Amino acid sequence: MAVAPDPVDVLDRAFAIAAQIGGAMNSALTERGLTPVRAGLLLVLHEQGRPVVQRELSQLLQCTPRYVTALVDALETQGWAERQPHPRDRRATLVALTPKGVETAEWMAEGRRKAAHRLLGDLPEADLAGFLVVADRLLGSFGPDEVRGAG
Amino acid sequence: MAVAPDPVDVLDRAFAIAAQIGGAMNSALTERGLTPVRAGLLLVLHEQGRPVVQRELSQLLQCTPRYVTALVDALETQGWAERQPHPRDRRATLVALTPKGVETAEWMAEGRRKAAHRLLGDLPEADLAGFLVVADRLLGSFGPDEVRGAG
DNA sequence: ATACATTGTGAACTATGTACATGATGTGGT
DNA sequence: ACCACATCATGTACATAGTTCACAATGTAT
Repeated sequence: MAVAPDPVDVLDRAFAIAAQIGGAMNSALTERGLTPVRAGLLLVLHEQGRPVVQRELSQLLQCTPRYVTALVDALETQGWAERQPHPRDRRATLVALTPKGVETAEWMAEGRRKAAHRLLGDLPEADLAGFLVVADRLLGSFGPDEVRGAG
Repeated sequence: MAVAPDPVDVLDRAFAIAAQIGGAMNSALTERGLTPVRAGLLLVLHEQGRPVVQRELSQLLQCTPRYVTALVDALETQGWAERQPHPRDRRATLVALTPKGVETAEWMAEGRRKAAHRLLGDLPEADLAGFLVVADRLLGSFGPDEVRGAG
């Protein structure tokens, strides 16, 4: 009796799930006084594990250098990150996480890990591996470095 | 030799794919002079297949009635939609697609269909059906009516 | 020393979306 | 018919996300 599923429906559901997860993450972030983009900046800084120059952040976040200035202003005002002078280039500014910023970034990474396991943890490994192969082919990438999650 | 795949990686890829598709759609829309939200309004009007009152649009688009006014202003100025007086309620305003709007909405629907088939067309039907079951359980919905795609 | 490139930021702008107030209209009770 | 109240669209004002352009300060190569 099963009618053939429409790929359009499948894609719609995929987007709906992404939107729902994004919304849940968004709520959790808002409770901590973070917006999604600022949270992204925190995560990037945490991934790098070192102070990063604003110019480089603009490339990592795929936004304009000007907007990085605004983001860092906000993060600095609220105590998640701080500016440091670059030791050898007086034009550049290094951005580093504060202890509070590190703690929040780790809380986010943990939340992401939990969500992934809750959603996908019961799937057979073969299916996950297969998805990764197809996904990377679709993305035209050959490693996790080119992939930046969940805008 | 295959190492166990990390569900976090899988979730990251899923978001990355969603972002990539969204970006591609966005570029295509920008070329036609549309923003994503305005395109969404066009699609909703096309799905309904009839003139719709602005109040109802605000519910369909999950935004405030005031913003619908602004969106319809934009769509009307650029010739995709037009306002019509409601035949029985002189407070209300009906919004209808122009021929240009219908054509663009069909172009978008066709693009979505093509993308879905390109991405998912070679998967076995059983996998697609299985995904739909899980997806609907995750979304807490029991039909396509509650699902609105890819904003 | 001169020419050019790069970094971060001020100023101004667009797009998205909100809250509040208001005028015009519909609706239900008496 | 009249009054109270709800509803529809919109003007005004505002907040956030993110952009372009201009510019001063600094680095770099000739």
